[in-house]
Amino acid sequence: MACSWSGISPAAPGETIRMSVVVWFKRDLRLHDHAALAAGCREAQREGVALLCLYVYEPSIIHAPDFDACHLVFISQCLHELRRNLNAIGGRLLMRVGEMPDVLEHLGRELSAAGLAPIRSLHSHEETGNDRTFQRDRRVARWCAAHGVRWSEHVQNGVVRRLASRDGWAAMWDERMSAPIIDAPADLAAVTVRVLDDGELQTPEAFNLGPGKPKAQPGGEAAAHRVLDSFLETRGVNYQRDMSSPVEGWNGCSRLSPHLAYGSISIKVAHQRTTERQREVEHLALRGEIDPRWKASLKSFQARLHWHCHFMQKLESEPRIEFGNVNRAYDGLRPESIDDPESVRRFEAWKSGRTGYPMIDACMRCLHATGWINFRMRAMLASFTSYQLWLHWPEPAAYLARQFIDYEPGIHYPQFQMQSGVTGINTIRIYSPAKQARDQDPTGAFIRRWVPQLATVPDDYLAEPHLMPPLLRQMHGVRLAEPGTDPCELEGEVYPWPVVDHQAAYREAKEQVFAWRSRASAKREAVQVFLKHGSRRHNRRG
DNA sequence: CGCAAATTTAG
DNA sequence: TAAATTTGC
Repeated sequence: MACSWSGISPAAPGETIRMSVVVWFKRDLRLHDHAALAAGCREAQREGVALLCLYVYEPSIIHAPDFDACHLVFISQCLHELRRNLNAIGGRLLMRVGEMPDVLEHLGRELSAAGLAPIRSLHSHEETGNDRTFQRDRRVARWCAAHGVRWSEHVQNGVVRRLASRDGWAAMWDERMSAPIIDAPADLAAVTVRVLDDGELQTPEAFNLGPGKPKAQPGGEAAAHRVLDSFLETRGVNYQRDMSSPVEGWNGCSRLSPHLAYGSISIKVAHQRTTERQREVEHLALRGEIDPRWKASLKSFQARLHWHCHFMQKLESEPRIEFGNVNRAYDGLRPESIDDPESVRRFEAWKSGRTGYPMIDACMRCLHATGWINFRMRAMLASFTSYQLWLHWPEPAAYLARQFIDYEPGIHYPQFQMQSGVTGINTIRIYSPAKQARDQDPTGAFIRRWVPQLATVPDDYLAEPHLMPPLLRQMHGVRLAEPGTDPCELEGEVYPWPVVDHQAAYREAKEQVFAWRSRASAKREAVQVFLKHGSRRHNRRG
């Protein structure tokens, strides 16, 4: 097969048009186990046409309220490596900036200017994104229909399109996860076009986004495999215990989440590699040659890979979860928008890590710097803004989406709603920040690291420094703000007074939520919510 | 009926 | 959120 494509010209009358195949990378920034790429390669080789690998930086998605510079940095790191890996096998990666339909339109012109044939098909993965990507996909579908381009969307995880019922979903997940791993393409030289412009990797500045995070986890397919390997070989031994702790979790959690979110590794590969390791562990355990904690830890990790798709399925099946309560009977429980001065004061304090609750503030400041915190602490942050601060979830959820480097829309919104008690099918959990501090950070290492204003507070008072008698504060050089001071007006060394009183807010929130929960409409609606989204793995109802 | 407003839906 | 569909006058 010819390596140069300059010989292919637009079809003469009566001749079949030989057109190009586009593989559109979205949240699947890898070469291994990539169904869309494999299908695109197969088609290009079979038909003897060009293969174009494409990534598009889309301003309308980048400027959405849930998007942050840290996401863009991670994406560009993945693309940097993807481009290198494609180059190594004779392929290339085209990068463009613009709205997808415009880019396709322009790409068509680029192809024709180079004397090449137009686009005949588009391959991508099935995406469960936010509303912006959903609407974008609809526009792309319309564009494809209007231009006679066939768009194939390929399955890449356990999320099922047009799912009729949750019954049997778990079995479908198992089946998908045990499908064969798809090899990375070996040689793309024969189907690669060289005349088009590569385009460039983008930085946050190009979109006026401000800098990424100083201690962000790095992206890329190699990094993803290193992280998985080290977790399965060594780091994961205490997973079951470490995952609750913001300190131990840093190393003891898998840290695969941003890679799963941007697809620098597939969940199927993660699952199958874990299964292999489980077999190995079983084997070694017979001879007493392995730490017995591995067994439960790996099982626990597998369960979380399952839950990953379980939550994404909720948003896939009911996209309005991004905007409104899953259980409509809870509409009006909290004020719809954060506009009164007291709510604004609370929201600002929470966002900036200045609530006066050390564990909340340490977690938020850790997120500001790293983009990661363990699951339990995320639940605590969502619970605190919902119950103690009594703020409706959408704006806080968008804020945390920007702080999480591993932001996955399908997990984020259902989780956040669950933590704010508006699903009706889950137990109400109101975390006490002081109890979490004492349980999860008994030495105070985490709080002292992220809240230096409290570095000199004695252990006994670290969870609730406002309880320190003034004399003791003076002795230890701890500067606390006076009650009622706006936390956002404080100088750097002064730690805020609690923005709300935990006990009073806790009592009030609990009373409110249970009052709404006992309403007949909430119960009736909850049954429907369970039928649509509830897990069928345990305690099947009815 | 025709139209606008309100409500529901959708990968 | 935007588009499609139903409701209300």
